[in-house]
Amino acid sequence: MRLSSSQENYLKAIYKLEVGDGIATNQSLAALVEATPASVTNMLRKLTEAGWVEYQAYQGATLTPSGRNEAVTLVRKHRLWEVFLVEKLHYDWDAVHSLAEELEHIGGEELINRLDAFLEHPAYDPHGDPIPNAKGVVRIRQHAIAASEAVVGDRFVVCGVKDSSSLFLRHLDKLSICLGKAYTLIDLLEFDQSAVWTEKDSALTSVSNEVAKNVLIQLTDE
Amino acid sequence: MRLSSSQENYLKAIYKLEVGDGIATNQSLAALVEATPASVTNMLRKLTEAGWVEYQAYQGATLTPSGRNEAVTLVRKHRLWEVFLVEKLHYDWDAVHSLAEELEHIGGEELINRLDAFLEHPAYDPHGDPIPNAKGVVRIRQHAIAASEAVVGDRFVVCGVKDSSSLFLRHLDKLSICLGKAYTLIDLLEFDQSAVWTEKDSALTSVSNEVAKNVLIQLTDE
DNA sequence: TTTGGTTTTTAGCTCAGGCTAAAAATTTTA
DNA sequence: TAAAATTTTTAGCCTGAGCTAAAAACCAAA
Repeated sequence: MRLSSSQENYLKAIYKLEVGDGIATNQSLAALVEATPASVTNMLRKLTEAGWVEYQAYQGATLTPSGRNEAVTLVRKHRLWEVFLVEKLHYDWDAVHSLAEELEHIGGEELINRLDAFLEHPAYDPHGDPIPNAKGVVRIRQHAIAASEAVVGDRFVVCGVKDSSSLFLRHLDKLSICLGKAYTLIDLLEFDQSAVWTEKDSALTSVSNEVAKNVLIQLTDE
Repeated sequence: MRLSSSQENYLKAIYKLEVGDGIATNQSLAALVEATPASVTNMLRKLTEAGWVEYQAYQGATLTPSGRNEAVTLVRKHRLWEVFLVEKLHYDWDAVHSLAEELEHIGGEELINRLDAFLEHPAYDPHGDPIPNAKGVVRIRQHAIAASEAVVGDRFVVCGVKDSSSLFLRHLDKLSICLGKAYTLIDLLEFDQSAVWTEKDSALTSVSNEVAKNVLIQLTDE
């Protein structure tokens, strides 16, 4: 049985919650899919009947294996389309989310595997999030920590973001922080916990703690 | 006001009929959008109210300028996605129609213009149909005639098809007829009106009249 | 011009997926 | 543990887009 776009969005939302906090309550789902809790109850009943979701009244929802499979495929589709939009169509990284959200509902395995091959099997999307492979295996990003965890003297490479809202991404653009760039943390200002990063021992970037908390880095050898 | 996928399909169908036979009757529309005439009546009323269509009961439908604009954009989107699927994702030309039908409803001008640029502004889709430009101008295919019009001795290049059903396209594949190939018509068999084509004065292809009627060609200099 | 056939419209129904408002269940707090 | 607050569910309604069956309009031929 084929899922509607709307149903797919619910599966994706449950998946996100499972991966994150753990529990997909009715209300958190409502927020994610932008509907009322009443509508969520309704949809969860249908998805349960169809075998995508395990759900008992007042108990929250979990995905069945096939539901999880479906959700991972959606994440895969979403992230591959984002790569396409940024790499091939030269969209800014803050502008691709909503388009990918539309594209992810198109076609099936065939299309997405061809897209994957065309893009040469990218491992990460433009925000540094890992792209599940064709078998649904999500490669975990190794050793990634928030930039706010770094201490003076650390060398690191920016490898992702926790917040991929347009607002935050455009802010990073203004600081010319982007994925793959290498920095050394040369100072941590006690007053407001802001950090000073150097790039190639020359350009300085001043990073507020609020920003650092949402930037993911990998420490590199001294 | 944004159009739904369904509404877009109606506009495209009316456009097709206008370009072809001329008159978009309720019944012919029903066939094209795969709905009943009753549903068509219903939708035409809505599209008329919204200013996309001119329509009076029992009189058939015509597009308003903005409706036509919308329809041409859809054709553009459809054909550009077909080019993408064939050129970049290496789909066979007989397998792209239904995917393009889904993709054509995604995003707006921005996306399609970027796709157009990425594909380097192709003039024709994989079936040889012309792709309207960003201003909605449809470049007419010059001098194209049906292959069944050719006479013995004519040299020509295959430039399009009238029938782009999977069945027909796969049949052409079997005859290894594809767009851009040059032939000379060396014989016309009176018995069943089938034709014999040579390619580069060596390989022979036998083409039934039924096929020839659906292959578009351009005559070339002797 | 009247009769019959075709096409279109109307009327009323269905289904998916939303919504609100109120009721019920659960959890928290006093 | 009882009251208050929160969350979830139920009930009933709406909209878009389709459907069928029957009525109405139109066209054509006798």
